[in-house]
Amino acid sequence: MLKYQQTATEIEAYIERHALQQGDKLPVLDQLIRQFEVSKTTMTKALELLERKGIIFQVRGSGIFVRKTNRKGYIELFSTQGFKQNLVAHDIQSNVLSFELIPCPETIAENLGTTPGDMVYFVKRIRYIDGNIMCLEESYYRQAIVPYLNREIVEQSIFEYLETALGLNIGFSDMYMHVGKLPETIAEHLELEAGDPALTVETIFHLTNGRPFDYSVITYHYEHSQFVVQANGLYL
Amino acid sequence: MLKYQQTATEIEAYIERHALQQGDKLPVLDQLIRQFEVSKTTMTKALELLERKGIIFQVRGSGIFVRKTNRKGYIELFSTQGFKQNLVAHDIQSNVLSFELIPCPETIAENLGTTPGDMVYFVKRIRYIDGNIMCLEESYYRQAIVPYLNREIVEQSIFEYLETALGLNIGFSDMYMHVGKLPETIAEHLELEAGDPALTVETIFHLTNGRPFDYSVITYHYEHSQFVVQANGLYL
DNA sequence: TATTGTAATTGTACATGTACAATTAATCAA
DNA sequence: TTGATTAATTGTACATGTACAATTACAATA
Repeated sequence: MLKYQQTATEIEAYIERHALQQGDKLPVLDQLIRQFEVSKTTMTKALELLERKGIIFQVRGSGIFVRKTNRKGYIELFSTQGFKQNLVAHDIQSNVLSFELIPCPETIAENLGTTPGDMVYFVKRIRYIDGNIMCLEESYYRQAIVPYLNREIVEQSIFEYLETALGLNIGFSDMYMHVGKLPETIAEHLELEAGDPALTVETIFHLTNGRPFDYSVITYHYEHSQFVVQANGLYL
Repeated sequence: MLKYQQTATEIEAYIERHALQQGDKLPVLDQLIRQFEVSKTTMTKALELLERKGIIFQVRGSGIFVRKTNRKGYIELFSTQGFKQNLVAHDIQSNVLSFELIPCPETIAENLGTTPGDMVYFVKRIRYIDGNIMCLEESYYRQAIVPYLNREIVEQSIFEYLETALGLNIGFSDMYMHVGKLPETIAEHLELEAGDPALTVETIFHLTNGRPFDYSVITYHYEHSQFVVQANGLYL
């Protein structure tokens, strides 16, 4: 683990240990540098990381403060590593409906930047959050990048396996979201009625080297899913 | 404008000028440094900024590459500065339904971190994208921070006014999203039926100094809005 | 009391330099 | 030709140091 990541983790622990709340002030930069025995660059990068994660915010001339969202039970949508919940870890379970190795359909191939017919693992599963149906997920993994998957892995966390066992470096993702009415075929999986509202999120996941390896379509159960996003301003 | 921001802008222009496409390689770091005549730190920060904006991605040992989303017509949800579209600017219009200065309701006060009764500007407007109804927006601005607003400003871009005319520094925001069925009262504004699906996004906007100044609830028209998010991985 | 000016505090921008890790290309061995 | 090894390329981590801008606190002034 990199030093600035390690430092960030330690600062998180510090915040937790001292039970700091929204708006509370951390020690000043110089003090943090001395306290955690790192260089200014490293501390600055650690703080920047925490800022991007929505843990703190920095105010020039004033100090470094704790930033916390006060609402519970919201899912963090944009942590590239699957589902990560707001502080409290929820219980995530999966029910695998389909698992097969197939030639890539044309529309999927476009999104994965490959040719139709290239072999892909297709995974279809229902995901539960604290015992409730959260979403239906349909994913396609390029076998050229993910050489092996099995039903056992797919029942657990796929991304965990990709990172830990296969050593893949997951980089960035493009997500496309829209809201619509549930078709009958999907509604029955979510135990909802056709025509009920639903959020659909298509995501194309890339490795750090830019190669797309996973295309997934997730349809969320509107009663059992709500999301929080902590955004940081970008200049124009 | 800061040097690294300026540099980032120039690199964007470079990409545009050379019509670089998804996956195309930029000059190597050293070359960029010489070409744009900045230090390594500045160039690194500029590139990091472009990476966060989803314009490029960097691969150690390999190079710097252009990252582009290929789908058009999607709204970028998370550019703190109101609505910014994917490359092509859309035509955004507003129809102001209400505009008044009122004592802050209790539930709003909680979100704005103020006391009930504190004066706030309440703005309710329909927003159109390319002539279609995009959403209904209800916003509350703390008068303590936004001393003056008028109907004319509210018909245009409020954030533009806050930044340019008032010189406010908009920092970060917390967004809460959920999907549900439209109630009759909102449906009629969007020219939809009660029970139709809708995405609702509550956002609390903060200044760079951490003070919340705007609480807004936006309900999107499900047929005229779809979103793109370019996410970058965060470590665990 | 209110306001203005000023100095201390504190984080950010930026430069320079060293070391290193991941990738890619070239080389060599089988 | 294939596979392993090596070397060159290229971006990232990290250290140190200077200058500066935004904030805050406090003193001076009206």
